[in-house]
Amino acid sequence: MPELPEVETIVRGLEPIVRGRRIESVWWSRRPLHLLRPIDLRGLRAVLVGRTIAGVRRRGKYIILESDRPRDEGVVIHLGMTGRLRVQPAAGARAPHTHVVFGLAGGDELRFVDARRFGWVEPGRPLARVAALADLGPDALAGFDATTLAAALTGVRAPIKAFLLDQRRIAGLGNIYVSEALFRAGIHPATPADRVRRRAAELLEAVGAVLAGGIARRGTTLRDYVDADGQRGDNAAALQVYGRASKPCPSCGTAIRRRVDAGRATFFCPRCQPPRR
DNA sequence: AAAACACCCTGCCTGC
DNA sequence: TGCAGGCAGGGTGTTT
Repeated sequence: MPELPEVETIVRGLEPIVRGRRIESVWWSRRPLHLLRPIDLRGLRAVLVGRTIAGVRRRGKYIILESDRPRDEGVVIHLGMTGRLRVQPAAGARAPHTHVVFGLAGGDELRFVDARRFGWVEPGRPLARVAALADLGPDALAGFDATTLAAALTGVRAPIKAFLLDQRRIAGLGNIYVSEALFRAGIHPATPADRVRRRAAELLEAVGAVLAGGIARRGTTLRDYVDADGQRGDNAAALQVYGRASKPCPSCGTAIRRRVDAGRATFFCPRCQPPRR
């Protein structure tokens, strides 16, 4: 579910609530989040219990809770498709599919809820050793300029859509914002990445614009996403092509098309995004 | 090297 | 109203 704008919105909402709070306990469900790889749940206790949250950061689609001592330790969280992260009073009932709970001093709980259990939590001792973070490419929001993006595109024959979704190449974009960025840049999703090299500046502008718009509207809620306060995002109404198959292109009126690449839906305007080989 | 595909889950929507 | 089938924004691992 959550891509960079959703994760950024959650981090901004979470940071003022949990910064400076001491973690007193860590609890996990009997069916924890270990679908993709085993999670070192006991390590979570070691790295957080008795410590204070020094800050909350985002890297790509990952959320990082930083411990106060030592500063380079903490917990890395990925929300998968349906993950939610919220702070709620410990006295209140836990939602179904609550899998990890951090008990905060003062009676609140930071709760990780994830129906599909595609999410992921890992202690970082230190954070630099967490492979998922180490493998990430530059951040989609601030990690590139036109020159470095052009260099990254050079020689890559994979479709530009696959390039933008590959977190090792550029971190933070998911299926929704990739469709939106390619539409804004006027680039057909099947175009080989290398062929977009000379349009790197336009592509970068488009990526930045759709991400900034998503953040300004506090994320895209199609179904599951809510921010740290439990509020839906407003960006769904601003989507130009995603989920709008057969509806008119907002720019030229041509029917938006849906195609499937590598098992994922892509939406584009065949006129504004003509194929190029 | 890279593309295609199956897979990990649950919930919701559609159509019969 | 019930049920089967399709679909979902992510990431990984295997096969071609």
